[in-house]
Amino acid sequence: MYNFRKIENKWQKIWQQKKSFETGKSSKKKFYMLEMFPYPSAYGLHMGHARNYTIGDVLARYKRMTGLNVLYSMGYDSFGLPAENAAIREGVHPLDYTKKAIKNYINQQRSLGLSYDWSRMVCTHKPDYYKWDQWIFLQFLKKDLAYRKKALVNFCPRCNTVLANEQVENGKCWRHHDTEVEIKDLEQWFLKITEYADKLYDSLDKLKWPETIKEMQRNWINPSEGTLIKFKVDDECIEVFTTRPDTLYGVTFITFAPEHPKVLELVKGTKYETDVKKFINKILLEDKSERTEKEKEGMFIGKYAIHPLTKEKIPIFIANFVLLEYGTGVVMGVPAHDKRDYEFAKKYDLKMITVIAQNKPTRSYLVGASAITNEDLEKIGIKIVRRKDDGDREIEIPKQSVKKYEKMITDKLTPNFWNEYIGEEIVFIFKHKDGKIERLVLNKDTEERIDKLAADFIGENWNKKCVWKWLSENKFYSDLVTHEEEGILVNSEDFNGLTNKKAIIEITSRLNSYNLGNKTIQYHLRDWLISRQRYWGCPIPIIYCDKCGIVPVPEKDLPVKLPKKVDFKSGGNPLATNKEFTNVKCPKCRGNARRETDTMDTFVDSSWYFLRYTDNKNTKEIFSPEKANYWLPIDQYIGGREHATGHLIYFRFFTKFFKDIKLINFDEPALRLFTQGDVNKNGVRMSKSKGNVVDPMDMINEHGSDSLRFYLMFVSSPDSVFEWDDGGIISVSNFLNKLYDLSKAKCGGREKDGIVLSKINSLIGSVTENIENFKYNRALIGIMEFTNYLHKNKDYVSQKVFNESYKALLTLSHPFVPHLTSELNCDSKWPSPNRKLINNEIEFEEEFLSSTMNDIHKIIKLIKKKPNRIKLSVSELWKYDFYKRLKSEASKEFKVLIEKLMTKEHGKEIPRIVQNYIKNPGKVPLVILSQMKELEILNSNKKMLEKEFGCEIEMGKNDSKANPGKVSILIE
RNA sequence: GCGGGGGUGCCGGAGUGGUCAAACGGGCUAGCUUCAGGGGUUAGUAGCUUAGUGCUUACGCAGGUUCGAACCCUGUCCUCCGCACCA
Repeated sequence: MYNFRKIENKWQKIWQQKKSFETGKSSKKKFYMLEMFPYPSAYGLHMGHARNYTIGDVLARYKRMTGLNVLYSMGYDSFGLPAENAAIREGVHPLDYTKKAIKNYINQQRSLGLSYDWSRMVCTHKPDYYKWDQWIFLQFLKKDLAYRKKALVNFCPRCNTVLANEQVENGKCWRHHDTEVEIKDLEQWFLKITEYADKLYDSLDKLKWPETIKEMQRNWINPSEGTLIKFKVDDECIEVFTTRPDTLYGVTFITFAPEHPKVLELVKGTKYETDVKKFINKILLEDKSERTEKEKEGMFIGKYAIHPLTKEKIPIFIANFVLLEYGTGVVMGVPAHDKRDYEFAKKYDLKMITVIAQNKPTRSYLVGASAITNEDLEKIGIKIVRRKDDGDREIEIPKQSVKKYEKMITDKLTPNFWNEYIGEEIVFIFKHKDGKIERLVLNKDTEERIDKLAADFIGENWNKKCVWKWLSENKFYSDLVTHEEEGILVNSEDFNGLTNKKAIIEITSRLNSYNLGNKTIQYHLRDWLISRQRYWGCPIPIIYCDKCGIVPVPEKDLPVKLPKKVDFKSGGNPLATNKEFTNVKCPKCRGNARRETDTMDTFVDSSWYFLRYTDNKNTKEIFSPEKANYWLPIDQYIGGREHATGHLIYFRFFTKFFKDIKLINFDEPALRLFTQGDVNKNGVRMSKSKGNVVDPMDMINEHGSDSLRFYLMFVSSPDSVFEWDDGGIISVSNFLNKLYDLSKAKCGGREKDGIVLSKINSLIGSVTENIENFKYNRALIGIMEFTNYLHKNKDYVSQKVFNESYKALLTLSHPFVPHLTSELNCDSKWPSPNRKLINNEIEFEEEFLSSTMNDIHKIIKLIKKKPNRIKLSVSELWKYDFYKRLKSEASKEFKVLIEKLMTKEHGKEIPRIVQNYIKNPGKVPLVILSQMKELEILNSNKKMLEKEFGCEIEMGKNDSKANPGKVSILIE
C-alpha cells in the first residue's frame, strides 16, 4: 500500500507554497470555472460538497493542462442564520463561529486537493465585501429598483424573520419544513426584480443550461398575457386580471381571495361582516399547502359589482380557490368556460352563460323519438354516434343539416315531448299538447321559461333542478357546456360571431376606450423581499429621519458596519439592541435619526460574489470593470439543482442590472451550468436527519483524498444520483495501489508494443472527450481498463513503450488523482492522441486471437474427454434458420465451427459460407472464418498457435472474399 | 392537471438497430497463492438440464416497423423531480 498520507500532504504543501494555482491576466485564453460557494456550517463539508468540488476541480485542472488561463476560486457565503442561532443557543458570537467554520472548510478543501486560487477568496461577512452589498443597494435605490412597501409578507416564526417568495416551499419555510409560514402585513424593502422579468425570461434561450433548470425558471417567472378589467363596486373600482377577456359576457360572479384587504372594507358594517370574518379566519387557519387540494368553498359577501359592458349587477364572493399571490387576488367567474368557476357555480347554484360556441359539430340526444328512424337521420346526413341499450341515440348533426333536423323533429315529435341540441347555441324545441311548437335559445332571458316548460313536461323529476344544472349533470352535455376551447362568441352583444381569439383583442380595446381595462402581462415572479429581521447579515444602508423621511446612507459613509456587541437573547432582532448602532444623525439635516435594523437576505450577498473573485482586494470599486469583463462570463458553473429558482435567478438579475448601470459589458453571468446529482446512501439522500451521512473527511483519512475523488467520479456520471457504497472506495484504493505499483514495473519483450501504443492513444482521445462531456465515469473506466491491461502485459512490452504509455496514463489520471500522479511525475501538459499509432486492427487481432484460442482450448478439452460425441462448438452469434439447420446436419461430424465478427457487410455472407461447409466438410476439426482478415490473423500467428497447441496447423487458401477458406487444426 | 427525467443481472451502472447474457465496479460462490487481520490471482454468478454439447427466456408491460430492437414507432403501467385551484 503506497503511503497516500505522506504523498498527499507533501503535494498539498507544495501547491500551497508555490501558489501553483494563483492566476492573473495573461495572453492565454481564459477559462472561468466556478462552483457555488458554500455556507460554512460548523459541520464541515458533506459528501455533496466533496462531489461538487471534485467535479469542478477535475475540469479546472484539465483546462489548465490544456493551456488555458483558469480562474478557479473559492469563497464563503458566511452570513446567515445558523451562525446566529448558534449564538442564541450556545452563546458563541456569530463572528467567531463563522471564522472557525471557514478555517475548517479551508482545511478540508485543501485536503481534498482542490486547486483553488486562494488569494482571491471572498467572505461575505467581511466589511470589505458587504460594503459593496450596501453600495449595490444604493444603486438599486437610485434607479428606483429598491423600494419600501407595506405588504403582506411571508413570515417564518421559527426563523423569526420574513422570507422571500422563493424561500417558501409548499407554504412552509425552506429551512424548517415543518414550520408553517405566516402572513404578516409589514413594511419591508423590495428589489424590483419584476422589472427584469422579461429579460430574465427571454435570454434563458441562449443559455447552455440543463433544460430542466431553464424550464423551472420559466415556470417561476411565468409571464401570462392578459387584461386588467375594472369592475365598479360602490363608488370604487376593483381590478380583475384575466387571460380570457373574451369570456367577459359570461361573467356571472366575482370572487375575492378571502385574505384580500378589500374584503373587510366591503363588508364593514353590513350584516355579512361577522360571517365573512369567520370564514376568512377559517381559511387562514388552514394549512396553505392543503388549501389547494380542498373542495371549492366560498360565500357571498352581500355586495355587487357592475359589469363594465352590460352594466349588470354581479354578486361578489370570497372563495378559497382564489389566491392573493397571483394576479390581483380577484377573479371574474365564468362558469361556462372555466373548470374551477364551473365547480364553484355548480356548488352555489350560480348562473352560467355560454358565450363561446364550439367549432365542434352540433350534437343532440334523441330520447323516445321512435318516430324518427335511423334512415330518416341518415337521409339528412346525421351520424349516430352512440346508441344506448334503451334505444336512445346520440347524434351528430353537420352544420348544413341543422335546419333540416329542426324541421324533422318539429314534424315528428309527439306532443308533450321536447328535444334540444347544442351547437353554437343551445336550442330547446318544445311541442305542446296542442301541437304548438316553442323554440327557445337558451340564455339568461329564456332560462326561466325553459325551466318552467321542462318542469311541466317532465314533472316531479325536474323540480329541484334548473336547466343549467341539468345540462351540467348530464355527462353528454356537460362536456359540451363546460369547455375552455376555442370557438365563436355568442351571447356577447357586439362581439357575437367573432372568434374568441379576435374577441380577446376586441373586447380589451373596447374596455380600453372606456378606460375600464387594459392589456398587461402578469408574472408569477414577484418582487424580491430582501429585508430580514436578523443580526447576522448585511445591514441595509438606510436611515429614518422624522424630518427627512427615508434617507440613504451616503456612499462615502459605507460600509455601515455590523456592530459586534448586541444582545442575542432579546427575542427580537438583536441588531436593535445596540443603541450606538441604531441612534444616528440624519445625513441630511443632522438631526437625530434611527438606523434601519433589518439586514439583507443572504441571497443578495451571493448574487455577485463571482464578480468579486476577479478583483477581491479592490477598495475603491466593487470590482474593476476591466477585470470583470476579462474573466466573465463564467465558462462553467457547477452547483445543485436546489438553487434553480433562487440563487440562479438572482445572480442573473444582478448581472443584468450591472450591465444596465454600465459596470460590465455582458448580461448573463454563466453561459454553461452543470448541476450535479445528489449523493445517496441506501436509496435516500445523505442527510443528518436520515442518519446516513458519510463524512468525506473520514474517507480521506482512511483511504486518501485521491481515492475519494476517484471513487466519487467513477461510480456514476456526475449529473445522476450517486449511490454511496462503502465497499466501492476500498476497491478504488486497491486500484490506485496497482497504478502506483506499476511505476516499479520491470518490462521485457516487445510483442505488445504496438497494441499498447494504440490503446493509450485511443484512450487519450476518449478520456479527453469524456471529460469535456462530463462523462467522468467513463473516462475513469477507460483508465482502469488500460491500467489493468498494462499490468497484465507488462512482460510483453518494451521498457520504453511502457514508460511512455505509463506516463501518459498518469497524465490522463492527473485531474482525478492529482497527488498520486504528481508524485509519479506525470506531465503538466495534456496529451493529444497520435492518431497514426491507433491501430484498431491489431487491437482486434489480439482480441480475436485470444478468444479463438480460448475456444480451441475448450474444444481440445472436450475432444480429449469424449471425442466421438463432439458435434459442434459454436459461439452462437447469429440466429438464422440456416444456422439452426447446420447445427443439426453437422451433428454427426467431428467439427468445430467458430464464427466471429458479424458485421453488417459480412452478415449476409455467413449462410453461404455455412452452406459450403456443409457440402464439403473438413476431415478434421475445422475453424471456419467469416472473414479473410481473421484467416490472415491466424496465418500470421501460425507458429505461436502451433506452439500453443502442440500440433500442426494447416492453413487454407483465402482465394476470395466470399470463400475465405478453412483452417484445420490437426490434433493428434 | 402541466412540464421534465427514468424503468437493463443481487446492487451501482454501461450499452441507443447486428461482434450482447450484457462493458466497468461492487456483492456473493469456489479454487490457487509461505496471503494471515479491507492482499494478489483464476473461474463461476438468468432459468432448466447434461458427463459435455444444449435448450429456454431476457433489458417495466402490450403491440408495431425490420431479415434483425434494450435501442426506432404506438399505446400502457410504474417511478423520480419541478410547478400548480396561475384566473
